[in-house]
Amino acid sequence: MANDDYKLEDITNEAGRSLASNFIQNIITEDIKNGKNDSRVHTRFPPEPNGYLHIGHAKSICLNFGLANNNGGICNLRFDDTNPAKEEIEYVDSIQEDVRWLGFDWEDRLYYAADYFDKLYEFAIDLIKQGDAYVCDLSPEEMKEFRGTLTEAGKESPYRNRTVEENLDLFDRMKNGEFPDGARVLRAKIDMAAGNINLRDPVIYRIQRGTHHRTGDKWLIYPMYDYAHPISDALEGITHSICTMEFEDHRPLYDWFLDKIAYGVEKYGRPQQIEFARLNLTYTVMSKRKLRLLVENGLVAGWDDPRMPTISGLRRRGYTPYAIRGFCERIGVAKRNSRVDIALLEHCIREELNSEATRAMAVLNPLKLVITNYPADQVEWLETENNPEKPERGTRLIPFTREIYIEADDFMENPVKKFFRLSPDKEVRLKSAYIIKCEEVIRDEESGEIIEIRCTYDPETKSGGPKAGKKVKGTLHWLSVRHALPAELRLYEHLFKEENPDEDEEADFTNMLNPNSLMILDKARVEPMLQEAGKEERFQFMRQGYFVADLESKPDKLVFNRIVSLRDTWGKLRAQKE
RNA sequence: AGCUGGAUGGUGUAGUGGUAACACAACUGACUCUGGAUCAGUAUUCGAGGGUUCGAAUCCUUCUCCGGCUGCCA
Repeated sequence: MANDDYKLEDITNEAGRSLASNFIQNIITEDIKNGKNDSRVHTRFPPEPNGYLHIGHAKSICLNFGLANNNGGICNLRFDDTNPAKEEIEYVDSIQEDVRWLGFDWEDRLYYAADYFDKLYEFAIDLIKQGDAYVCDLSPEEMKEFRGTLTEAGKESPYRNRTVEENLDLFDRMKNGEFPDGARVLRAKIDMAAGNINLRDPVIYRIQRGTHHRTGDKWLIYPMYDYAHPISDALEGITHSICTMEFEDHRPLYDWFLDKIAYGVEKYGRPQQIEFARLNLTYTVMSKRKLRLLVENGLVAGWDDPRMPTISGLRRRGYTPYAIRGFCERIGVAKRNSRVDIALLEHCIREELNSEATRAMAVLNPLKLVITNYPADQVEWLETENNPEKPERGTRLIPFTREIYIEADDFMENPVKKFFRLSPDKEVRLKSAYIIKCEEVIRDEESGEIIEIRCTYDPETKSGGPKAGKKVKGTLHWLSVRHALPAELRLYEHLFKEENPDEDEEADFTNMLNPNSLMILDKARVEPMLQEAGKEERFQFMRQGYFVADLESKPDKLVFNRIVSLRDTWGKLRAQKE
């Protein structure tokens, strides 16, 4: 697939705007109408560089960049790197790669919360001077105790009423490394009796030694998210600060800091935090913690294991940016928690690949078939369409000989009703070739296993030939034995066997892993054209599914990942019978 | 319990006082040299009660249910 953007207009109108409507767009429409922030729209995607991005992040990325794009605005990429203990440059790089791969461009607006450490520090001093912040010596345990509970008010810290001078002095000494990690913190002085626990004098600076990926060893104190985020937004001129629902309770704090800090509303405008529900998908987990556990315990091959819902995993699986963007468009945005059927994601890639992917013959479980009345040494190069959805993509030639492979599943000695494939005395068409009739079944003498099928063919029934119009029930894909190439095929299914692995948080979710999530077929054969398959090139293996050449695939060791199977009504029927 | 958010077909979203829509999924049927694709069709619904109104998914009210919040994480 040369260009992943070729159909972008499909989901947008003539003005290049998304047709999708959601409550955030409604807010923005209203804000523009009212001239809020001079009718600017400026969003940001603010990942913490402490892990790989997943499809849930893609939702946020599409939302933030999409909203900006659809409203004549811009979107920043900002790393929320206020905790040197957790953050790494490796993640900074992978995140940029993934956002770019998805098709979004932050131009020159790549920022880091660390860029604002100096300003954040100065604002903190202002807060102290205003009597809005104080240095607190309570230990973490004491602080927890003083915080109160969900139903009981907290108690004020005995350090709450220190003088401005003392606070200034102590904060300065915190910065200079005079105290050990965790010895003191700077807290906002708000309300220890607030029903919203986030307002009970939250910590805004902690002492934490550790080398920061951006600022090195310059700082010994680091700002907390709640403090750094609204100010970072404000300094970048963000107008709509979109985050997930769990930050809802933090919004009053977000607003409190903006109210207290003289960042210059007239210059930058005033950002507004808006929360939406994060994405959940059936048959998978989305929390970074759980994904990390899968990787670290070797339950998957890595962050880019094709079964992972990570962007890198989906990429290796063969998903396209277009399909992922289309998915994010279709799932919508709302505030209620929900779980999207992974079938919708699969639909998005099938739909794209149905119209785009070149068709190819591949036999997953080969069964030898000999056409007894076909000349032994003859090779016919038969013409077949590259993509029936796109006749302009032309045709190619595939070799036909006396000995071919068919799919083992396409033969049934005692066919059940509605089995339209090959069985004794039955006729079937070989795609782009001839109609054949099954005459004999050869078994292994010892095991009794079917090892070969013998058929005859009717030369007149060749595709395009005089009797080509003859009706038969089924059409099979096939491969000339002499020409077929061995290939390793990796068949993937859902990572979990449970629809909702998060349902019971007490349960060990690793027990719910689907034992069949990866099946490796090493006896598969593919048609000669696939020798040239480039990395990440996608194909439809006819009657089977969509496959992509894996990163590890080489001409002498072909490897394909199944992106998604074709819809399989026969499989469904068969499952019902059982 | 304190604060806070949510509830529209199986799933996800739209609808913002004027006969409830779109997508996916499911099921029928047609067509097919991919049991793919395509085409045609089917089903079920505004969490519950009360009120306002000529008219309510939309407004008011009571209730029920589900979620988030007690890191010096983000």
